[in-house]
Amino acid sequence: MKERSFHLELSEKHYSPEKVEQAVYDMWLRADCFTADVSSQKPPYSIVIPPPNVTGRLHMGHALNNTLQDVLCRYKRMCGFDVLWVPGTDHAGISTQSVVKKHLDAEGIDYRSLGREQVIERIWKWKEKYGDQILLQLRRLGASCDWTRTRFTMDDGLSRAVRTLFKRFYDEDLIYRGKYIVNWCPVDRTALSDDEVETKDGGEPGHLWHFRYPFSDGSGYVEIATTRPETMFGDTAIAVNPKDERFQALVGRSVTLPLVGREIPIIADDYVDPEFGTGCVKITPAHDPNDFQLGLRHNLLQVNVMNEDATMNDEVPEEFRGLDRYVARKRVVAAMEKQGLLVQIEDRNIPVGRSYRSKAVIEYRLSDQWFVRMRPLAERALEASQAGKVTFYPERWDSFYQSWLGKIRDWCISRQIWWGHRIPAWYHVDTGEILVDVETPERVSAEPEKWVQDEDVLDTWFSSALWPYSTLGWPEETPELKRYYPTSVLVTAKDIIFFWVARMVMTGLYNLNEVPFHKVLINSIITDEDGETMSKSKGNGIDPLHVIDGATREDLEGPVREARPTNMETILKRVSERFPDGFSGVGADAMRYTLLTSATDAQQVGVSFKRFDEVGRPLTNKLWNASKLALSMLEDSDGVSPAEPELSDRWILARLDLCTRRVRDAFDTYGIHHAADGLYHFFWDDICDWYLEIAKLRRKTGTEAEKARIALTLSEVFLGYLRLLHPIMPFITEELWGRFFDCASQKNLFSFAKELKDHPLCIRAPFPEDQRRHEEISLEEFELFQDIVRSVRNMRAKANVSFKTALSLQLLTGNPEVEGQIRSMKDLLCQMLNLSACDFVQSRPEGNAVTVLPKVEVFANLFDFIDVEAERKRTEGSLQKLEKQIAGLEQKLANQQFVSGAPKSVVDAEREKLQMALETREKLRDALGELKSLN
RNA sequence: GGGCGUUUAGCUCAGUUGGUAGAGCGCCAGCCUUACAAGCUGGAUGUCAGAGGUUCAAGUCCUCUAACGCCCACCA
Repeated sequence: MKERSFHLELSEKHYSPEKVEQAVYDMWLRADCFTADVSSQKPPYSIVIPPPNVTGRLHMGHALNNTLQDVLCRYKRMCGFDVLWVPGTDHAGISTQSVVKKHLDAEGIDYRSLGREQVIERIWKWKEKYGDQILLQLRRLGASCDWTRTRFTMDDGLSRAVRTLFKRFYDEDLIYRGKYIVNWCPVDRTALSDDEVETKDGGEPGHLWHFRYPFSDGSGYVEIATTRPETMFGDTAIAVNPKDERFQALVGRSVTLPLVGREIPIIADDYVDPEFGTGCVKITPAHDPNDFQLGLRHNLLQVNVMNEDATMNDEVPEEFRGLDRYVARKRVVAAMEKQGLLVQIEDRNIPVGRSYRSKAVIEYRLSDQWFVRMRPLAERALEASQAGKVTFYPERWDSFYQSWLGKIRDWCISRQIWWGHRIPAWYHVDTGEILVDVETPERVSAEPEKWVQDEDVLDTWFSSALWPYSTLGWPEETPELKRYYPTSVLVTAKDIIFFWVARMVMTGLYNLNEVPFHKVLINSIITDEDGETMSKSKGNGIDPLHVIDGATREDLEGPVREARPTNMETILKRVSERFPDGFSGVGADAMRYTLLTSATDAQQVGVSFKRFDEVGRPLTNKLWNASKLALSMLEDSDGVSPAEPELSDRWILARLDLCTRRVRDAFDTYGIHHAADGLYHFFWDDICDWYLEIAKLRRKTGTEAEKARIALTLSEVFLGYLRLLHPIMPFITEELWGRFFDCASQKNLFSFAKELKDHPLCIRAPFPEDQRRHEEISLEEFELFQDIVRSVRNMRAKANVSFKTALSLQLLTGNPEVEGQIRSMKDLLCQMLNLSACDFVQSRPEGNAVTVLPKVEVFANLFDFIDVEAERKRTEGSLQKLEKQIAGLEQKLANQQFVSGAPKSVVDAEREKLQMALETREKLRDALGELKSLN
């Protein structure tokens, strides 16, 4: 398929991404650029996207994460791989259910009254309508996913995969059901795994209440301390440390639980810390995980005193029933005080667990849950990791991951919600027999009234754990599974290494005997410019679409107003000061470049609108303008056979090869910011500042053959550079590629690269190879030219003589080879520096401004304009610096240990340096002498 | 309590196997030089957090210390 439409006119002075990006992406889709070919002869390369929540909106973390994947995919595609990047979304159980619940609330409908079936139906409708939003947003980034293979964790195939694994686990006793104390979110009314609970460092302000519990025989009291008085109704023992001499006599006696009247024993257990509180602990097995374990050891009663919503249940005395846990807490304290059983209240920070989702303080609750036995699975994962089968980039995450695997605990996988994969277990209503199967068992279908299916659904991460192969068709043995599993690399964030990465490795090994990926690239966390993580509640998030498309001031203020942070007014003021007229969009290319160049190995990276504006935007604009110039030069070339390459041509092509090498190396080792950095400097410093400047001069005065030579070089440089840059900036490079390619074809400027085929760049242009031209030519020769140019510019600036005044230059070098080299650049020097003369001399001429370069002394007739005193000071300064260097070098070379200990090459290099420094010193002394003689 | 990260120019950060420090922004000076003023040219700027060690040689490797940040664990 061929397309020849360009989207931005060459007369445009500035690059306008909005006129290009959308159109280019549509072109890619029409040309079917991103669809993998399972029957291809090319080697496969595959990545599965970390599936965003269906409820999600694109944020900066996604932008970085997906840009990295896109860079790798585009790079590999250009390198000749059959690339499959699987996109998709996660059903995100609790999140999605609560989004839809909110909609229902708004309609005044209680979701419970609708019932399970209807709620699920509503959620599916919502999903069909809004669930693709985030995938559409990914296209704006340029993501080259294979959209024909978009998956959703609750698709039929993926759901079947989930049930299949559940059954396998169950049959092999890796899944079990048990009464257990779990983290319970009273808002979402569901169990949470340990990983879903977050605890603030240092705890939160609370109290430690000291109570007296009277001995049953009326002989006195035991004093206990608790942070949670409302749980005392569930106390079934008092525990002391067996070694604690104070209390040894108490063990075996009993106390009467106040307010309740139950008699409970005093027992001894090592768990109790004699130093803390009073040394006596009330034990509440149904409401504390430690107490639960202790209760099992001592066969204690488990008394649950709360309902699902953390109100007090009927186990408690009547006056407390139905009260919220915090109301109950106050009443309990008051009641204890009234009975004279309250001793004191200590203020103290206490650890408080909160749901990572609802932020509600979690409750510990005793209930029937399903668990995965993690140890055997983790052991295999750990072995694979230690054998180097899974390695992280940066590698520090290896040990982080391994240490977690080492201390893993069983995983509670049941969730008491409706949206998700329903647990494929059926219970017989009379016998309690349990059937687990992939599809509804026949015995259940035969006697439906005798069986009930488990009401719970699986933790969302259970289905995510299968993602790298369920998306490829597992448990069916599809061609895709065979070809693309294991995937090539996983790109994700460090905060889901446990939730997701580890579990994928475990189930992958279990189901397919092979890790799902050998490499895991952990990308940095994006923060705002103050280093704060971006979040809705802080209102400091930057919407990637605002960066791409631009935003009005109101758009920018929106998230802040919504979050209502305490310093809202300050932030709003800052917004209106910085962006009185809003933010003008920089396009996806500029955003991608900014993110990639910022995202180094550091754990976090700060971004801001300003940064996108200052880092990415200028580069796209410069690329646009340089391309315009280059294209006009290609147009100018007139079919004559080109002149032989001169120094500047050989130099820029050598630099292109060096850049190619660096970029390939960076992509291959996931050091993508190095690639971004190298591409920036090659383009700006080498192409724009030197080659194009030279080409402009040559165009003015050069012959037709010389112009043709420049066009040829430019054609190669740009057609190479655009390909190198494409993985990072796909849109603008695609747009320009078409223009350069067409132009080069017309002008027959392809002698260097027969392999270039056509548009679109993203699938038809191979990634450049390093042709090692840097090994064939001496880069130093051109650097000498650059040094001379800079030195003259510098002298001009010092003398405050404008470019318009022509200068006469005299050069002194004792080296005939150097003189020859400079002669060949002479006319270029004259043009570039506006010289009326450029001659060689045999001895230093008096009365000139001078710059001492290592290979040559440059004299310019600027003496009359020079501030002699300032020049003298400057020369003295450099001389001093040089003296210091010489002293250092001499000392080093006098050191016998250095001369014999260091490699010869290093010693020789130091000798050469010293030699050069000594020569330069002489020249500087001469120059200084002349300056001084004037005073 | 355990683990990890960071500390380099005014700011944000590079610095790839040890060989005397770099970029962008900002700042100062001069330029509308026919691709780009969203630009060009030139300039100033550092006890590489501190202390010790290994080495001929340390921003880089080792030990300790400090400040900041993150993660895990939790004594009721």
